[in-house]
Amino acid sequence: MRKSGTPALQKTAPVFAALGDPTRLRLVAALCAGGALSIAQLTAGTAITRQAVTKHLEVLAGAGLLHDIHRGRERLWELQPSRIDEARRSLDAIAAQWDQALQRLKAFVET
Amino acid sequence: MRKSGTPALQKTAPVFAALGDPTRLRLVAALCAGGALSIAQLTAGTAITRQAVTKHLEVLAGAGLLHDIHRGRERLWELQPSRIDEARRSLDAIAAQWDQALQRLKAFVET
DNA sequence: CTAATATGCAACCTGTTGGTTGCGTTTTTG
DNA sequence: CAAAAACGCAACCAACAGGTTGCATATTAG
Repeated sequence: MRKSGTPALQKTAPVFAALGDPTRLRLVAALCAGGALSIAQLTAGTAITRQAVTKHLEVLAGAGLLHDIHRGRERLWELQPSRIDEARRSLDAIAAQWDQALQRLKAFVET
Repeated sequence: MRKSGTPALQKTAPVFAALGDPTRLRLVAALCAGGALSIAQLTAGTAITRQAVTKHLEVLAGAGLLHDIHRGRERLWELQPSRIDEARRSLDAIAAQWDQALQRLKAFVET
């Protein structure tokens, strides 16, 4: 007997917001493929400034999707496993809710 | 043999952006549970204006997540099944990518 | 030590967002 | 028909987002 129906779903908004930008999505993709990369490396291909990239990285970190590691004069960024797994579950939860709605809609239409 | 690696992933940014707002997430949740609702109904609980709600609904519609139906003097909104399913698959794709990254990270750590 | 790397910090700028108010229009309801 | 309900449209606003430039700082390579 699900009490609330739409419980902690609200907390996922920041994660979606963080992923809701093409540049940020590219950074995430790069980190998925590249492991831990420095700001300079992540800036390499892009047409934007290093400072802009830094801002994006901090937005992603703010949503708990990344974390940084200082090594020498460079600052490496990598995916935050635990948080990512958590975000994934949120996405699944939403998808499940959507599936329910979908079924109801289809059942309604096909009647 | 996935040719690009991060292909149409970029196209999902608008969807994430649309979901990246608490108010919008609430609207989606309400429509998941309530089927087709009018603007007035969707505005009911919220502290914001009807016009504000309308804007949010149009943002969601712009991302292809909703669509509207005019009935009499009211305008009903409901989830867009096909698009939602599509969005779900995008989310799964990202999650899969993340899982890969996760495994690599874990394998690296546990060595 | 000195030059080159890799960043950090802060000010600044412009376009977008989330919201509002005010008023006109279309349907219903009595 | 007149009042009420449910909207649409447009102007306007403050705050925020995405980016940039300029300059200072910390590491590393020669």
